[in-house]
Amino acid sequence: MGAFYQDEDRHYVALDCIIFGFDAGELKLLLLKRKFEPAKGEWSLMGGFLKNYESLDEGARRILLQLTGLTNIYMEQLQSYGDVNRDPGERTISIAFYALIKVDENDRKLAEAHGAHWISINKVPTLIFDHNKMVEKALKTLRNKIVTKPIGFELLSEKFTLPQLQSLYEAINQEQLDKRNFRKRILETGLLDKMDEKEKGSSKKGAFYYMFNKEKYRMFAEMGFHFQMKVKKDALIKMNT
Amino acid sequence: MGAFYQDEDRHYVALDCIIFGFDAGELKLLLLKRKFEPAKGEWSLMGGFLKNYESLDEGARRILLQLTGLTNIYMEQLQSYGDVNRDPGERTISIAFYALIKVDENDRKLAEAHGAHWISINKVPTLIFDHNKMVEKALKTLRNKIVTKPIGFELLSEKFTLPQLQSLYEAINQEQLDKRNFRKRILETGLLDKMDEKEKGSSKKGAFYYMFNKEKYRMFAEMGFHFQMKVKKDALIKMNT
DNA sequence: ACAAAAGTGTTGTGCGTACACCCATGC
DNA sequence: GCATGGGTGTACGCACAACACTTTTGT
Repeated sequence: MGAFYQDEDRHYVALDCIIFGFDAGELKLLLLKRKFEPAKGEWSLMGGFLKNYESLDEGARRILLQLTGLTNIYMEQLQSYGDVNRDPGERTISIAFYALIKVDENDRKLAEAHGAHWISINKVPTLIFDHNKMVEKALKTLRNKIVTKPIGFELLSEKFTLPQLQSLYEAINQEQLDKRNFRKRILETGLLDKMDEKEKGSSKKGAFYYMFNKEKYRMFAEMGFHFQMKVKKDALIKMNT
Repeated sequence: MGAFYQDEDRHYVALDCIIFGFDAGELKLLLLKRKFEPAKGEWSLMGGFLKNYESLDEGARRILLQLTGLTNIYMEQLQSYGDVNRDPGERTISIAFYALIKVDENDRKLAEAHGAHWISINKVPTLIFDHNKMVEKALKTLRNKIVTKPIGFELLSEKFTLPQLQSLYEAINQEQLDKRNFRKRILETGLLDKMDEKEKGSSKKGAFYYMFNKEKYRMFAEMGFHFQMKVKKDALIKMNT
């Protein structure tokens, strides 16, 4: 350890988290009012500064923990943002992460104590700096990722019904899906275990609970098989004439 | 501008570039021997430190220019790496970029003057720090990206033949493709303009040159149509029994 | 004339899509 | 008994994969 690079510039590194949740049939973001200058009081992503003693992931998890009280959250690095003047205060690099949260299990009170609110993805206000750009990118990434990775379950409780799952896919992709085709496709993966129990909140008949079988998924993944839940047909470039 | 964040830590930010090229039917990387401590003399990606006055992209382009003499290179941000001890010298964040280069047009002498070498992707040596991890990730990302974005052309000269293009796809995906199906699929996009001229280096008959029509692609993209050149059939998780 | 690479069409089938009715239950 | 959401099967068409022979030309 030493002074190898002492002639080089050093930079503040912020970690900003785009936190997705799913509630009442809508995809939501956890946003808050910034509590310090500059831009105090404006809407913002949850963020903080990287410390010397922590890795990027550790830092992001620390920040998530502060806001939500949750550990063990699904989280991925999104992108780094480094325009020279992106932060009007001082030159700051931001490394953005996105996280998927089970809103039901979340301690809403803790979030609210931090001045955080769940806001529908369709009603995101103007955020500070380049945070709106980050949200856009995160949403795009989520939409792409959910096709090839079974991460939708991270947004639902451990037990969920197929109508709930379908409603999640519809909220993320902003389009209606055919019930029969959706069920067929998701069930033929063999990754969902049907429970005996029914959820009876939203219908008289009740819908059976299912659970995602992580073990099975890991097995298949190791064998080189991929999850796929394609939902909308891409409009492809084709000269048909 | 001021001292808003003065209690926070500041960090060295490195920019490391994974530079892909395509030559002699092989996908290659531009690698070099590190010229300063720590780890002087070991194989490494091209990198440098972010300056206060430049954005991340600008920094990455500056570094690419130094090594290759090229501007106007296709480049994308890959990922940031920030394990506390990833650099044994000092705590350094690295933001990795990958770039696609037309080797033919490149000034090889300049690259060699910097001690850089084109090395087949199948023969990448042990690199310093976490650079091998970066290469792995970049390769995966390239493989994914080339399916949905017409970026393969960035690795070929402006004029190229269909056998060359097919050979590129084969090199990236490490698998043989059917000539007829490949041609059919790539031509039916309507994005390739056939030239009158033939390339006669690698066969007696000669293969017609084509050019990628960027204008047409941009038009289609704006209209919401997507490029797709799927090449290998995914092994999907399915319970067939 | 022959070797070496370029170029060209057709057929079968598996997968995705479209679509309508019965079921269970609470009120 | 009726309203509400849950659950189920099939038929059609298209897009993808498999496959073999002819053409050109340099030597």
